[in-house]
Amino acid sequence: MAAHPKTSDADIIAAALAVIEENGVEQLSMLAVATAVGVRGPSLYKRFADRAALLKSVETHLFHELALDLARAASGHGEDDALREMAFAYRAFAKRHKGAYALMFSSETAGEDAIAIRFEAARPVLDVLQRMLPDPASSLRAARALTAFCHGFMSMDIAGAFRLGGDIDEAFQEGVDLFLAGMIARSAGK
Amino acid sequence: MAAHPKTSDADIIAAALAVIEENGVEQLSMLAVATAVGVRGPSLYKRFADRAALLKSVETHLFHELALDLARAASGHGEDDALREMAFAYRAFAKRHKGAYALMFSSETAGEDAIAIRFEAARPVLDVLQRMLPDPASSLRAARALTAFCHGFMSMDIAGAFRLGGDIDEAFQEGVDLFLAGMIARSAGK
DNA sequence: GTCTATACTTAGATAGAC
DNA sequence: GTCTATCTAAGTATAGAC
Repeated sequence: MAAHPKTSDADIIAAALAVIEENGVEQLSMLAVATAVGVRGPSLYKRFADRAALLKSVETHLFHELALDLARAASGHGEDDALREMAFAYRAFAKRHKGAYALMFSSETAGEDAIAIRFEAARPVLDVLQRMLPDPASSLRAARALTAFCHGFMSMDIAGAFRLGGDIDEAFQEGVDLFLAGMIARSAGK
Repeated sequence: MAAHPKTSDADIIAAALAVIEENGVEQLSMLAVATAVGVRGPSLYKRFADRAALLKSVETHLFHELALDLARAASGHGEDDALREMAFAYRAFAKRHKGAYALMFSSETAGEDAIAIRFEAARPVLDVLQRMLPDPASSLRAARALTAFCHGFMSMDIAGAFRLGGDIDEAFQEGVDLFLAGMIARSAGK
C-alpha cells in the first residue's frame, strides 16, 4: 500500500460480501465490487489477482467468522449445552449470511489452506465431542453427523425447501435433540 | 413436433444433465447443450423458452428420479429398515449426480410446481414416519431432521468437506443410526 | 424444426499514463 | 494505487431463409 490508497483489502472483501449477500455469488462481478467500494474496476486487480482470488478471500473471511462464533458459543457451557449452543450459533450465522452461505460449500476453492480454514471452524465441535466420546474415530463420526445436520438444515432453510408448514425453529431444535438423545442412548447401550 | 425432429425434449434434458454433471451448473450454456445433442444453438429455443426453462426441466427430472428411488427403497421393509434404505438410496442418488445435485437446492427455481415436485420426493419418508409417530407435527419435524442430515452429509461429501480421514460410508451410517436411536429414545421417554 | 447470421450484453482482464 | 481506454471472449437470444 504505497501511493494513494482509496480503499483496502478488507473494504473490498466486505463490499464483495455485501454484493453476494444481496444478489448471490453468480452476480458477483469485479465491476460491481469496485463500484460498491468507490473505485474503478481495474483497480481491484492490483490487490486481487482475479475474481477467483477475491472469492477465496471472502470464503476465508466467512470461515474465520464462523470459527469465532462457534468457539464463543461453546465457552462456559457443559458438554451437551455446548453442542446445543454451537448448533444455534451455526443457525444464526447461516441466517446472517443467506446469500453467501452456499459459497462455503460450493467447492469452488480447493488447496491446503482451504482444508486448514475448515478445520479451524470444525475444531470447537470436535473438542467437545472428544470429551464426550473417548474413541477419536467415533467422535469424528459424531461431529460429521451433527455438522451435516446443521449444514443441511440451513441449506434447505435458505433455499426455501421447508414448505409444508410447521415451526422451523422447533424443527431445528428437535433435530439437535434427536442427535443428542441418540448419542446418549448409543453410548449407554455399549 | 411437426417438421424434421432431429432431437427431443428428453434428449435435450439428458444432454443438459450430462453437461452439468461434467462441468457444473454455471458452465451450462445453450450452445454446449445444443452441440452435445447434435443441433445448432438457436434450435433449442423452439423447445425451451430460455436457459432458465431448461434448467427447471432438468431439476424436475432429477426430483422425479429421486422420488422413484426413495419409494422403491422403502417398499417391502419395516419402518426402521425403510428409513435406513431410503437414506442409503438418497446417498446413492447424490453420488450418481455429483455435478447436478447442488442444483436441486439452489433455489433458482420457485413457483407452485417446484413445491409439488419436492413434496413428491419427500412423501415416502413422511409416510413411514407418520406410521412411527402418530402426531403429524412431530413426524414432520423428524422428516426434516432426517432429510437435513442426508442432504447436508451428501452436500459436504460432494464438496469434499470431509478431509480429516476416517471412513465416510461408516460416518453416514452412524448418522442415520444416531437419528434412529434418538427417535426411539425420545418416543420411549415420553 | 432446423439452419445461418448476427445483434446485444456483460464481464474478465490488460496496457500504459499520471 | 488509481485512472482511462480498450481488447477479448463468451453467451443469450432473435430474425428470417429453407
